[in-house]
Amino acid sequence: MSTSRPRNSPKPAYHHGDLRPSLIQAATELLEQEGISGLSLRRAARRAGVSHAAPYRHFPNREALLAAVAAQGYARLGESLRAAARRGSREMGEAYVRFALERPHLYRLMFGGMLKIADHPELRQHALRAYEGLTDVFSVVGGERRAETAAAAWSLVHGLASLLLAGHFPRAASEGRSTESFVRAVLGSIRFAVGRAPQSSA
Amino acid sequence: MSTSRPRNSPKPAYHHGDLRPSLIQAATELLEQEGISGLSLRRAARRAGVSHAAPYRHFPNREALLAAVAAQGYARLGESLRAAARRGSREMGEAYVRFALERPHLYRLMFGGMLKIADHPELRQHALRAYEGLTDVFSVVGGERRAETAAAAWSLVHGLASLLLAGHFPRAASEGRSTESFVRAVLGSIRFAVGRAPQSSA
DNA sequence: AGCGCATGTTGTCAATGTATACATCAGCCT
DNA sequence: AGGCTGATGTATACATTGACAACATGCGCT
Repeated sequence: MSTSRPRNSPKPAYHHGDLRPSLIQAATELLEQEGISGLSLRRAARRAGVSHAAPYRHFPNREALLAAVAAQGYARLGESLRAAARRGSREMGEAYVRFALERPHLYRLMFGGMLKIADHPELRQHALRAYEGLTDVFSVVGGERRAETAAAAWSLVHGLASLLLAGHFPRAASEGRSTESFVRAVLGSIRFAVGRAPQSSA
Repeated sequence: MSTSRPRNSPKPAYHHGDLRPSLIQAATELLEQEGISGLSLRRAARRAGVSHAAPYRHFPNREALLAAVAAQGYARLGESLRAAARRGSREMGEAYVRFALERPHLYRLMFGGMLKIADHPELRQHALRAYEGLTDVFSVVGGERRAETAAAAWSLVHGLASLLLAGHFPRAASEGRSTESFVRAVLGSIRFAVGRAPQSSA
């Protein structure tokens, strides 16, 4: 699959013919199977059936390939969120965390800070669109506080997913409790200040 | 400084004499100056004034050196949090984010998911101790909800710091607004459910 | 004094990112 | 038709790196 050529020609053609997407696909598979450190340009090239220098015709460097994979990840995340949004904001938060836990390596690539989104316009594009899925839910909160509330919501779900992935909540799924119920409990311990906020602390 | 020997002997001794901490120090400096990708075992060794294979006497592999640097980072974070805790929980949240923004590379190493804390006992130790600084503030919340509330608080500040570092809030510091005030606004848009929570959504 | 082990060094290897020069091929222009 | 040109892929080369093995050094104990 990953080494297929567009028209399954009997002899391997000199030109692959569909290399860029094939490389992204190969890189995505490598990422899922071996993690970020196992994702090298040369391995992706091998898997796509081309020489190790071929990728440079489509990506200026390794980072650009990673960015392409991450961009695709943001697209998928956005879809998941929009699908869950119909079932309520709480559901969306859980869907966000689930997405991360189901694709740990991809999520790490997207949010591990390895890629600065400012350096990759296409990344910014897809990330923004995914973020919109989150902000839309807070459209009920009129006025200037909407942006901050959405930012807090994103921070909360991203932080929770990230800390869970890194293993910072080792007791999250122990003692007969599922990770899922832990996530629900954590997200449920928060209230967003939709109106004007009193100056209370804690 | 980083290449100094314990007693500044006139001739470079065959044995460094204090290599392990020197390597951690060298690695920390490299990390701050060049980022994670610029932090190699060999460069750290060069900076410490030893041969490229010397570090293997003190660290089984590169990851172990990174873990040692990260562990020191957790220790420093814990101190910052405990110092800020005296001024209130809100102050502590801001101190957390400030710590991350002031040491972007170190923070990325600590929380970027590169190190699985389960693989490095010393890391777990220091991370837990830093986390305690956060949970202590929520000791006012009696009962079973305390753990979830603390987890939510950590998720929130970590998520915010992480997203800011990655550049996901490009407007955070634009239009004459400082990043600091953005952080305050985001953290202020949250209320923790200290008592029993009504089943309200959003 | 001499011995052993922790600590450093030198040498080596395979994998990797990247650069340069060359090969191949499709499509266009005349 | 025929040849040119640019896009795409290949071959080769090089520096850096993590890792390992064999050897050197010298501190501290007996």
